[in-house]
Amino acid sequence: MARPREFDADDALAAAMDVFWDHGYDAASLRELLSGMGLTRGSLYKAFVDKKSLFLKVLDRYEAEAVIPAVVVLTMGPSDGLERIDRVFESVVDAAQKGDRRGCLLCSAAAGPAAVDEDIAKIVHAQLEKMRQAFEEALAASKTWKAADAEKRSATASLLLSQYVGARILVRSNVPTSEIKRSLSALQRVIR
Amino acid sequence: MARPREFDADDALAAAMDVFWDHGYDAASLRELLSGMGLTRGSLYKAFVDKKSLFLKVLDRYEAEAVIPAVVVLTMGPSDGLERIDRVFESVVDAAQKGDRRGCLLCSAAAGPAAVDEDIAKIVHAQLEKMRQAFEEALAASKTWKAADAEKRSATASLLLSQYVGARILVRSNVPTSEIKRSLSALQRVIR
DNA sequence: ATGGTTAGGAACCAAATGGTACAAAACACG
DNA sequence: CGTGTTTTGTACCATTTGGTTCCTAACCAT
Repeated sequence: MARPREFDADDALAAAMDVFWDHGYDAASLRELLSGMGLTRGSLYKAFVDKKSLFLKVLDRYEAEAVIPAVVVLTMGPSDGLERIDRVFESVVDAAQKGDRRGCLLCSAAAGPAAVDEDIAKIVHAQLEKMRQAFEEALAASKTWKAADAEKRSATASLLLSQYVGARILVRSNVPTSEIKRSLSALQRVIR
Repeated sequence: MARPREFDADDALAAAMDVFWDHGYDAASLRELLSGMGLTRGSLYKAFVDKKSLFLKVLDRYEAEAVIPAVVVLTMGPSDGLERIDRVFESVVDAAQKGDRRGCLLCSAAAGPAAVDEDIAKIVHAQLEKMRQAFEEALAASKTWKAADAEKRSATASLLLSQYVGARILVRSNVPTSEIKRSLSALQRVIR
């Protein structure tokens, strides 16, 4: 056929994800992306069309890498749904405590480009909705919320989602981990 | 003495605030700021030093215009603290329902430049802390939380703060108002 | 080996970025 | 009426932005 790629597309996407994750969509410059991915312009544009398309693909990758695992914990974790929820929020605190201050690519996208770009917003909303549904399933698998009517459960799931977003934004803005931790302990208490 | 200013510094700051509020710190270009403020480069740089300094002053103005009023409601509103909290979150929903999708300048700053710039982070954290303290005072003025020990109240205040941030970020990302509303009704329920 | 096809890489691009220099203009005060 | 002082506006600046062009290199199938 023709000349084969010299790079692995998914490795490149992973590297791009790191750059976007660190800097955010707007602040991630093409140069940073290129050096991070180890590509030259030619290859980048041939393989990924342009910056925005690259970001959309990165968002898809983020879903697979970060969102789905959280969804899995929430839907197939410990038998008690509330404990699944604890797990997810604990992992947020753990990351912060280990010095990972990047927060959540999805949440940052929600705060940034999703407000301006429809295509990005669409993907962001879809992933947020997956998270919300997963929270809802976890609630449905808990003693406390099993009996509650669907509307209340769904509303509480929305609450958990915006709590998740808020916490990860605050982590990224370098609010002390201790405070994040305390807010999540309050969350645990309050939904039981 | 010398030639007097042809513009009112606070009006200009108000206009700058609007531009930053709409676009965010990074995405607000000097051009947009200039036309929004009705100034030319010379005046802008003479009066406000540079873009970042301007933003810092805008953040101060935002505190006076948006943060303090919320703090006032939380600390001096209705006699029942929980009702004060309701008021604050209701105003978030109201704004969204009226089509104001800009969210909260402070929250957007937390999600964006505060992660990168120390000076911005400092101001952002100070304002977030004011909000947190105000939430705490409101809790202290409620029947439900008056008796709780200080640590729990403080943790719950942190919870309310990150809930506030999360909700306003989601508003900005164009999540349907109905879902914001439901999450806040769940919040009301859960802290009572 | 060769021709068709695609990847890679460098040079290049216009536009936009935040910021500066400096002359002209407008005032206050003597 | 100057004169000193500050503001204004414009022209300009280097740098960076995302993106394109186009030539060469590398491969596969024949």
